[in-house]
Amino acid sequence: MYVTLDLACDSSEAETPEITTASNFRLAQHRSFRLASGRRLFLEGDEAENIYEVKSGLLRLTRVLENGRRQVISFALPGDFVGFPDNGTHHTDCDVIVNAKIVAHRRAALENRSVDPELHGRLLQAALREISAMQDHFMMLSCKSASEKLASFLLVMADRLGRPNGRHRSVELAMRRADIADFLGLTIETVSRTMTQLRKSGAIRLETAHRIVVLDEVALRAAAQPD
Amino acid sequence: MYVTLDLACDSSEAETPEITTASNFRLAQHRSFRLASGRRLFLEGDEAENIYEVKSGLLRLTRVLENGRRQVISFALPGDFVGFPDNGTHHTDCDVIVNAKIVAHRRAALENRSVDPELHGRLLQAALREISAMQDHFMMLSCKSASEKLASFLLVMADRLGRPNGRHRSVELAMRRADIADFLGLTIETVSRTMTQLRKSGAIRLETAHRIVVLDEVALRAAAQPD
DNA sequence: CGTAAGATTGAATGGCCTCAAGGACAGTGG
DNA sequence: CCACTGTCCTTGAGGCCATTCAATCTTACG
Repeated sequence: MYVTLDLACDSSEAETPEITTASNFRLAQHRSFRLASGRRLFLEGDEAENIYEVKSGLLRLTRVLENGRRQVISFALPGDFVGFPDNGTHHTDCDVIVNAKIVAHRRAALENRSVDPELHGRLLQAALREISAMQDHFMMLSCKSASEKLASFLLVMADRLGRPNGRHRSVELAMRRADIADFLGLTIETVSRTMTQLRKSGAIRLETAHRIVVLDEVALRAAAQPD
Repeated sequence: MYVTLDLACDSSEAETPEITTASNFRLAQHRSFRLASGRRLFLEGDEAENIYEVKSGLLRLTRVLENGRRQVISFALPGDFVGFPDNGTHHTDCDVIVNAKIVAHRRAALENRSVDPELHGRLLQAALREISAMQDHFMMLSCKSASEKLASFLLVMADRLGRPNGRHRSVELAMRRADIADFLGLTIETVSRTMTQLRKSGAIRLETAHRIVVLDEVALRAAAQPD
């Protein structure tokens, strides 16, 4: 049914198996590699052989409905884990948006503590954090208006990967408008319109379509809150 | 800030500590009790001392936004676990809708495998199933119309707690319309209107406002699918 | 029987979507 | 260097679905 990509093959263009951490002696369950923008890490339905730790870059987790309607479940940033299985299979597609450095951990590390107790603990905490983050996302999806959604999204992204830019902070939103729309449960047109609305209000500035400068964080926070 | 309810005190009206499973000898980390409809199991922000296993009844997990807008994260049925912590605290409110029999497990059983390896594994699988179930819920919330949402909901509930009723299956939806609405990201009015719409189409019948008979499962399935 | 809470139904508004066109930008080849 | 092309983003106009506001009906229970 589904084609499971072979890691060794898939990362052919930039394979750099960096087994660097001195603390890890079990080579077989710790594989680092790079994956270029546009490549796919796994598909919904794939057998979950690994859980992946994002070291750099940006990944996107999506699910599609039969008719093509799509939901972006989450964006994975450095420090995040992706690929938590259920019944041994992946339940989302995972694509690379920005060239990523990824560490593959064997699934057994999650299910069997003895493989690597320290990693097992980290995976467990990551899974619990994931549950909590998804609950936040629920509030976003069904309790907030379009402008509240986008403002909240910009704040979270600015917080997680914003960088100083003059007296302000700017954030590179590498994903497409369509990704943001499907993440927030909106259309690209509404995302675009809301973005200009926030721009015209003076809360943000768009250096490019993807580089956003937060001019007035207070105003942005106000826009993110109900009322 | 938050008032943490004392279990021993809270279940005063029907406390029945049933330590029944022969396989479990560590009394301290296995406490069974009953909790009546309307009672609260824990609140958002409470320190997560326990994880709870639902043996019977119906629980509701909710989160509220500052201004009062509410989201029902999930309904917990027998066999479900509730109260997965993040950073050691609960991130939802948990209320009893139908008198419930509950088993409290110490949080340590989740974080420390050695406490009870068998339970640890079950908790882990439950957490992974939870992540997957929440992803389903995402699709529901942002990809489906009101009638698709309600039809999907009825199918899931009929599947999980439906009982034979003549030639059909009926299901007791003990929760209020407001709960269903906040679960699906709709208003009570829309839930009500959509319910009558499904009734008039012949897909379901309402014995009472809460007891639904699935007359035409094929039609209900069709209504749940996009297109 | 009376009251209150919940559920249903109706009418009108509005926020977001759909459909459609135009603009910005990068890559390509002449 | 500059059309050419494709992809993505923005903007506009109109329509629809779900909401809001409000009234009525039903149910539970003292």
